[in-house]
Amino acid sequence: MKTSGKRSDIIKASMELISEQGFHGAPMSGIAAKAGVATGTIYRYFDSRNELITELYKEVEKKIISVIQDGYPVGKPIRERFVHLTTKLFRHFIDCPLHFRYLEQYHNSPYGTALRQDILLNRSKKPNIFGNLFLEGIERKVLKDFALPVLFALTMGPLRDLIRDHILGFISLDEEMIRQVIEACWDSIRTREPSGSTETWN
Amino acid sequence: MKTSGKRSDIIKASMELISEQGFHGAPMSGIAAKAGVATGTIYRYFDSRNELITELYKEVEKKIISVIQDGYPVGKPIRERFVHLTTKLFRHFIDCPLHFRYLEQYHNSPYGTALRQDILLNRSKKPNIFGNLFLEGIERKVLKDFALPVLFALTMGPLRDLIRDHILGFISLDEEMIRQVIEACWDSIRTREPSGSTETWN
Amino acid sequence: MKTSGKRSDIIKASMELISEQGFHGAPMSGIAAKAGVATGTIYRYFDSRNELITELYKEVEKKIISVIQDGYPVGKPIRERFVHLTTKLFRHFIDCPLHFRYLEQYHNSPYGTALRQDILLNRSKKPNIFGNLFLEGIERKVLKDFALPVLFALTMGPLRDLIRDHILGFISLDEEMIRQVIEACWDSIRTREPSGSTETWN
Amino acid sequence: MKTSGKRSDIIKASMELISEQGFHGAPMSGIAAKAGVATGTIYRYFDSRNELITELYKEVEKKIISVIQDGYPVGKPIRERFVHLTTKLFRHFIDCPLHFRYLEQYHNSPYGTALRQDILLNRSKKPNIFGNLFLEGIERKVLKDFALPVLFALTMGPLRDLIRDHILGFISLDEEMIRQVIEACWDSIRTREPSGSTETWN
DNA sequence: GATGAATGAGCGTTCATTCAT
DNA sequence: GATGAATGAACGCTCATTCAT
Repeated sequence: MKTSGKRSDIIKASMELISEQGFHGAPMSGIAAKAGVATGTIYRYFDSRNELITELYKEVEKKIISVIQDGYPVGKPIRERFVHLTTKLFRHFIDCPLHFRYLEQYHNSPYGTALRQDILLNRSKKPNIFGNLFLEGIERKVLKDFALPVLFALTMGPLRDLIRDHILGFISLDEEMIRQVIEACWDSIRTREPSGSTETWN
Repeated sequence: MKTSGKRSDIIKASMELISEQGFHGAPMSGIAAKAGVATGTIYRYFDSRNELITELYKEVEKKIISVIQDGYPVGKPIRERFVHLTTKLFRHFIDCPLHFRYLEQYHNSPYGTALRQDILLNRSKKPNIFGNLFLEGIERKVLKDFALPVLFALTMGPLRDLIRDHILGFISLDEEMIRQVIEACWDSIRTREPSGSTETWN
Repeated sequence: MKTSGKRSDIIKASMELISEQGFHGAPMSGIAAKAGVATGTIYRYFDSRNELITELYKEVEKKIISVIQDGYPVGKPIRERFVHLTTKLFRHFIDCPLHFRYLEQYHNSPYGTALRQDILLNRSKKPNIFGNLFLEGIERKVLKDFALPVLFALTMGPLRDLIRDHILGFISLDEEMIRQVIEACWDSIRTREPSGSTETWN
Repeated sequence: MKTSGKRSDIIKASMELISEQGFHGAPMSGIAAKAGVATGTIYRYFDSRNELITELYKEVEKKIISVIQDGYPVGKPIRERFVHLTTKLFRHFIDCPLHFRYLEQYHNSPYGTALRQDILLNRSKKPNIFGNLFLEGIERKVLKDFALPVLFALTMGPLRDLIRDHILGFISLDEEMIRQVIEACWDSIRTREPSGSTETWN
């Protein structure tokens, strides 16, 4: 393994504890105990609690980006690409519920605030695969001419709620349900096709 | 007034502090200071911090229910009732951003967890105006035959994201945008009408 | 008593512990234990350890100023005033060895550094009874025309060493010894009188 | 070189760090980093932090003794020897401000306490060049018949204060000022000569 | 009822010291 | 010899809760 075993033990323990108990159910001492190390050891790998939390976030985010980029059908119709991205996201979070719950914790915390400030002030210059897709869709008149945050909300909002319900056991997201939900989201953002057209064109 | 003036001072101060600073930016001493009472006084009205937080939640929830019930067009088409509910919700949260932010804090906290456990174990027996509407819609084939959590997600997910973006200043939700978004959500949950039909039938 | 009993208990415990064991022999928990209060209680009276330490310093300094000003023979010869100030200082520190040791601790610590920076940058605008006396003495040619820090050193340096030796038990400073030492210091700073003169003129 | 290169690297790094930042600005890890060795390595050369600090003290002290003994005018008048010793001391500390600051740190710390206990209990049997000079001076009636600590105080007290002021930048100790100060100290400890005598006799 | 001083467990963090490599 | 990762006790500080007034 490239990274130290202890470092990843700490990452793992943090992820589990924070995801399951929230930030304040995950004191450094608890993380250390769960990781099987001494408290002080954490500080060999992370400058502070803050940094540990940020690092965790970065790992989660990086993984997401890599997952949705994997097999991305460049050059194919907007709709196909949309289905790819959303399907991958669904599956990823179903496979890694801790990642999902961690993000939820993170975004609703002082940590997430700084992040949003950056986005708001346009300091964040990350390539945005979803955003680009939406912009292209609008231009080609495949998607409704909505502000980007609206298109995001119509897509990510349902996705998030459903993953949460799935993780909580309210529903069970199987392949068919995922397909239907994605179809429904598509319905909410696509333009009404002129008579006779089919959306598979795009 | 039925409730003591102090009690509502405490409620108000808690709401503001927690909404704006999060749970851990709202110590009992801070709430007391903001409410203009002694810390000990809070414990006359609430058994514990936990209870105060839960009480706050109930107040917020009660207000929401009253808002969406106000003027509810009983007996009118599903679609009209859907538009009523969602529009009211949008406006309510835009008018009361603290309520919205409080809910976000609450749901992502150990407090929210207990609540969800209750729902999961079916201990919660609240009248569910949205749920009933959805069930009726499904029965009449106006809405897609999805599990309720899916219909909730397709509606509430975008709503929540957009309110948040609005409060954060990412977008500005005006009446027209609200209308369009609700229309889009409706597109995602309604059945594809047979040719010639109009959705206003329902 | 005007000040809270607890506050002065904490002051007293801090003074004793810090004087006798140094700053790092006086953790907040130790001070609390010695004062007979809980750790958290200290923070009701002092914002931080830093502030407690600074406050202690101010108390010690204030007492010194009041002691040397008490009975100060304004308008009398330089020498008489010099003897007054130094004698009072000797007696004060002999009576309050904790004050003396506290000052020693304080001046040799990061806390003392800021203080000296202030003095260096002339931010400190305290009335300086010793400094004024020296300036007057130089002007009247009673004292050697030395820079003020030199006159201070020739006076305070021996004084400090002797008090320390006394407290440590190396010597026993009685009235006669104090008188002689002050005389010796005077010898080091006064001008050589012209033949026939006596220093008591000044 | 007799001592290992690493050992002296550690000594040097400790001296710099402790002198400039005080004991608690000089953790073992910081010393190791500055010395370019691993933390564990320090423990090959010194049993503990305590021992390192004591060792440093001994080195500083040894150097001082060697400096003041160098060129000591044995057999010359008391006054000449006194001037030699004090002048050397002034110059030494001006040249090696780190040594001076280290001593200040050391004496005002728990470490210095043990040392003074030793002296008090007469466990220390070091040859004392200053003490011997003073004793001889008293015997020959050149110096006032004061207890040794008093003569020390009258000499070392001003010296210490002035070196500190010089290092802090309050004054600038040039040769002329040093000469004058030493003269002033001499005035404070010498006997009043009988008429017609000159102090150069002694 | 209302107060706010007092409590002390618990937090994030540091660092002298040890020891397997 | 030398390394530096690991340890865990101890630190300064916070805050939900209690209770004498």
